[in-house]
Amino acid sequence: MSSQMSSAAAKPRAPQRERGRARVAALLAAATAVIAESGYEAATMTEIAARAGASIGSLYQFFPTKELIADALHQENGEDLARMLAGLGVRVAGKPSAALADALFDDLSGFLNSHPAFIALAGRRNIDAKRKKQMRRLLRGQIAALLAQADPPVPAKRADILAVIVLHLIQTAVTIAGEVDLPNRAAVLDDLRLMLRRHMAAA
Amino acid sequence: MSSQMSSAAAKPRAPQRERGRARVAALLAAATAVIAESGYEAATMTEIAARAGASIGSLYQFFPTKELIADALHQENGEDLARMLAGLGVRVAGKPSAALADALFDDLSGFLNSHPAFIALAGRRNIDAKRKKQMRRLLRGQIAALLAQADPPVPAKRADILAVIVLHLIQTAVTIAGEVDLPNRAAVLDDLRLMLRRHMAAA
Amino acid sequence: MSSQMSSAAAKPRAPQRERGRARVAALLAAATAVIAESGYEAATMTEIAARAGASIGSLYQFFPTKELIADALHQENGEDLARMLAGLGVRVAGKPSAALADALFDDLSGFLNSHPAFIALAGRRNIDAKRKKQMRRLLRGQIAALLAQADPPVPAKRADILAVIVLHLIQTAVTIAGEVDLPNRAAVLDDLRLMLRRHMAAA
Amino acid sequence: MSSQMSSAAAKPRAPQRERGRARVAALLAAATAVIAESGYEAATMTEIAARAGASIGSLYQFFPTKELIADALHQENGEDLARMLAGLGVRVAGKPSAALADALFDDLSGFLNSHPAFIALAGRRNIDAKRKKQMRRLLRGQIAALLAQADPPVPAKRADILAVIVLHLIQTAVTIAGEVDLPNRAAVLDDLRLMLRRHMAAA
DNA sequence: TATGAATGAGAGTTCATTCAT
DNA sequence: CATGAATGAACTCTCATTCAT
Repeated sequence: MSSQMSSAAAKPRAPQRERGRARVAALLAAATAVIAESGYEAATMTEIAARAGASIGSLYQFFPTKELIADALHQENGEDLARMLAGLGVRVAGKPSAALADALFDDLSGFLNSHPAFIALAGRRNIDAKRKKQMRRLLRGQIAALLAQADPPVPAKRADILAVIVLHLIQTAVTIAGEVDLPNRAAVLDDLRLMLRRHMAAA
Repeated sequence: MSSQMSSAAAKPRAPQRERGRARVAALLAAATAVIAESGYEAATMTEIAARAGASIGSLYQFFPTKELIADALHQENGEDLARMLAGLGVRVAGKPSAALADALFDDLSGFLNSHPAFIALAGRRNIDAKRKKQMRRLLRGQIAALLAQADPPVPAKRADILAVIVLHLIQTAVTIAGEVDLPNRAAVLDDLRLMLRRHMAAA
Repeated sequence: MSSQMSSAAAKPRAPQRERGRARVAALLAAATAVIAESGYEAATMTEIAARAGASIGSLYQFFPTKELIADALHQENGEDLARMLAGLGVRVAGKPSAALADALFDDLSGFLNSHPAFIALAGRRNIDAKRKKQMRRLLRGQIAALLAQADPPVPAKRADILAVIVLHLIQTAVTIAGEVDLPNRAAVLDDLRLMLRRHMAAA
Repeated sequence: MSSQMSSAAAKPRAPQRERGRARVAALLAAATAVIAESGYEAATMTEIAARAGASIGSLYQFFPTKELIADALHQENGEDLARMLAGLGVRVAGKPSAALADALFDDLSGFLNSHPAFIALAGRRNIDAKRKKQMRRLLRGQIAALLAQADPPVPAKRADILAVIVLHLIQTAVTIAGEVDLPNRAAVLDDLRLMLRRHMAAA
């Protein structure tokens, strides 16, 4: 035998002791680094284990599949993001849309920078569609909720639309931020933020 | 012999007979399809050859490396795009920025739809950085030139910035267009176009 | 991922368990047999693995390249040879050159017979030149040292020259020994040994 | 290629045969070069054809197999060698063995230098054993004949033995001549020749 | 006959995954 | 649980040889 096909219901085994939890953390951190550097496809289980100071067998004890590591990372990142957005909601509730736009732009950019594997994971083909869809819906919902609390509040329908745009625009911003050979990178990023603010502030 | 050599300088062999030219075209078409479906990494040479109705040896006769077929495709797509932008330039010269924005949005979207491997290729890691940089610079230049011919003309500095944004925004649009599970997809796309037009029309 | 990288610096992975050590030994033995039979180029990794009763993956776990297995074998053989010459040095120190010539002739022939891949490996093109040079220098040094201890001692300069000749002559002898169709093989080998003894005994 | 138009109406077929012979010569020359550089195994038919300025199809028209090219080259080289030895026989007949030894050493060395693929071909595994055996027997016979004509003549039995030794020794000499990293190469070669002369001159 | 395209078996190598200790 | 060895399908690439024009 070999290869894929790992019988349907595999799940990452929950670590039961303190040491296990630390190991899982180390493995996820290593996976983040490797995937950020090389992308999901090029990342190898061996490299991840090595980077975490674990053996390949140990890695498979916690994540029986490469998929599962990606899923776990994606999930974890998604939760961090949701938490971040919740905090942001508290801070900007009742402020005008323009201020909200700026805050979203900054905080989302910061998030993506501190979670460097997120884009690779979110954009990955073959990803478990259901989970992905669910997370996207959740995030869009949170952002739309933020918009609904702005002053003046954005109507629900428009908020839904803007949420999608915000999400993609921030991703674009991070991509651009990574393009080292762009001479006017900073100016472009400023303009991008301006575009978003303008659009969100418009009736 | 055996193995490799990383001889850096390999080039696609140009076909010299009619039959060869047809083969190369079929191979490029197959590569486009496969890469569009699975991405560069997951695309296999075997699949490309099979899809083109060619043997693996035939594929390697013209494209001695997987890299090279990607490069050739990227190059070809880039040239198509440049041609398309040139044509667009003729049509929209002297029109206001808003009209230009719409035209760019439509034509670029159309282009990406008819060249479904372009995004995968342009975003590919490990791509020959020099060639990529060159192509991007060229495209940005063409779009900036379009903006400079608008009425009123966009100043050079701002045109350079907007060119980058346009390019990324259209890519975003195509991505969104592909997200089948988005309920309000059409509305989002309309809003995206509106955002661009608004931003480009602004002083 | 895929493909190669020519990362120049790969090394054989050292086994850490008893089982691994046994595997490596079996693999080296199999490689010796296959290379002796077919030469380095014609020897295939698949055949080596099969002959060792291992899977191809197992072979690559310890020897990530075909080169590396050849290098390891060459190295191991070289060490055996050095050990053998050291032992011979103890036995023949102080004896006349003629006796030394005979001893060298016999022992080196015996060594090559018991290390049937050595000639194929030593003569291989593309071999890591540095390592090869080093080993040759070492062996020449050892033989020259033997000659310097003969009675009467061979002067250093002449010893260096003779060392080279001895090495090549023994290789010739083994080649001749392998030429089954030579009717007077035994007589030729005797004459070869005589030639060497005569030459070494000459002032 | 290109036209040329040289075919005089008188002998339409002559230029074609002429051309064919030239092509064969070019192909063999190219094969010599490639095999000398890379050895028989690593030499590729494509490279040989290219080096000869011919197409791969043309190469196969004259040499339907890689084997056959090697055989033809081997054969041709063997004939050159036989011719050379015949000429040498005329020059040295009646001279003492020592002089003969020197002449053999020099001329054979010269021959191998001017036929750089000969050693690779003669030492090749899998070679057509029959033809090889035949050629060796022939060469040994010629050398033995030379020895029989020396003054004093070498007895037949000893001549047969010496012939084998001479052949191998010269091969060794050429090998040593190619070892660029040997500091005392020249001295070694002189000593090798001295050894042969001494041995041949001995009763 | 010359040319260049076509073919495919087979080689080296990778890597997710499983097993035994 | 940890560790490291074992496995083999799949991949990229090569090259002698054959085919079609």
